[in-house]
Amino acid sequence: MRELAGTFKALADPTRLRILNLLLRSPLCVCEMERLLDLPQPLLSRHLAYLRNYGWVESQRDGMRVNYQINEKQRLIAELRPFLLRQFEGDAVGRADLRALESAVHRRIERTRGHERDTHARS
Amino acid sequence: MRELAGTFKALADPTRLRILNLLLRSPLCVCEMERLLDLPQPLLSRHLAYLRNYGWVESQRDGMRVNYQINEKQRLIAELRPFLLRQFEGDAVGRADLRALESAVHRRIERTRGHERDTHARS
DNA sequence: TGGCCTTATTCGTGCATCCGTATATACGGA
DNA sequence: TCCGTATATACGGATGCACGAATAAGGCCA
Repeated sequence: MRELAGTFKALADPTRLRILNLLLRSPLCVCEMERLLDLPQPLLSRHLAYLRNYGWVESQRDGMRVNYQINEKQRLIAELRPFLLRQFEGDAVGRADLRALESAVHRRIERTRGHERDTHARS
Repeated sequence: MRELAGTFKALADPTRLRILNLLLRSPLCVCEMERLLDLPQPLLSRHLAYLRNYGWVESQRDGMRVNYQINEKQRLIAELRPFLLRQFEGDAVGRADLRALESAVHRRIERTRGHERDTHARS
């Protein structure tokens, strides 16, 4: 019971739900979430640490950045995923965050393409 | 998001989860839960008030007692119900509470039968 | 009305959480 | 090594929650 309650506690905060909404679609680093959600960086780092302690997300350093992603190994998360996706789709803030995420991903793809062109030109 | 977070907050406590585990099987009054869960009555009344405020349960007075039941009208509850039942079945405390509930329900049925016999005898 | 059973509420305390602000740490490049 | 970017952590205040203990309130019956 204690473990189950802990899992729900991790979900009992609007900021953490907004973070999870994004991460359920795409891994992200902190500075990307900072721009997408328009929230101060220490706030995000703290909530991400909270989510990591409760097993909801994993982090992996990549140079200066730290990428966060959903912890797919957690049983409870897998079971709740469809429910959460439904709820987020039914929420105005959730939908707005996802629109911001989509355009950011587009920009990232564009940048990557440009980068590849440059790389190929250089090589 | 705020509403969804509130729903999870109502679930973020072991005592409330134990209460819901029982109520998902059978409506109960406070004094029955008191015996089944072996918890002090004011503690239960407070958690039940919390659950009622968040829309998880309804209460109905019946003489001296107050019966509580799951609020079936809540959309989120209906969607989470199968998930919760699964989790409770996988929890040792949850299973023990259900065993206590079963024998209590049996006792209640026995009592009712006896009562009916008495009533018929009297009439 | 008085006593009893059942339920709700209040009070005080300790603890967890949330946040802004400031500071520390980690990393890459000049 | 010094600087800038990215991330994490520490500090302090405000708030909320969980709990035990005590008390209040609601309802039945004699």
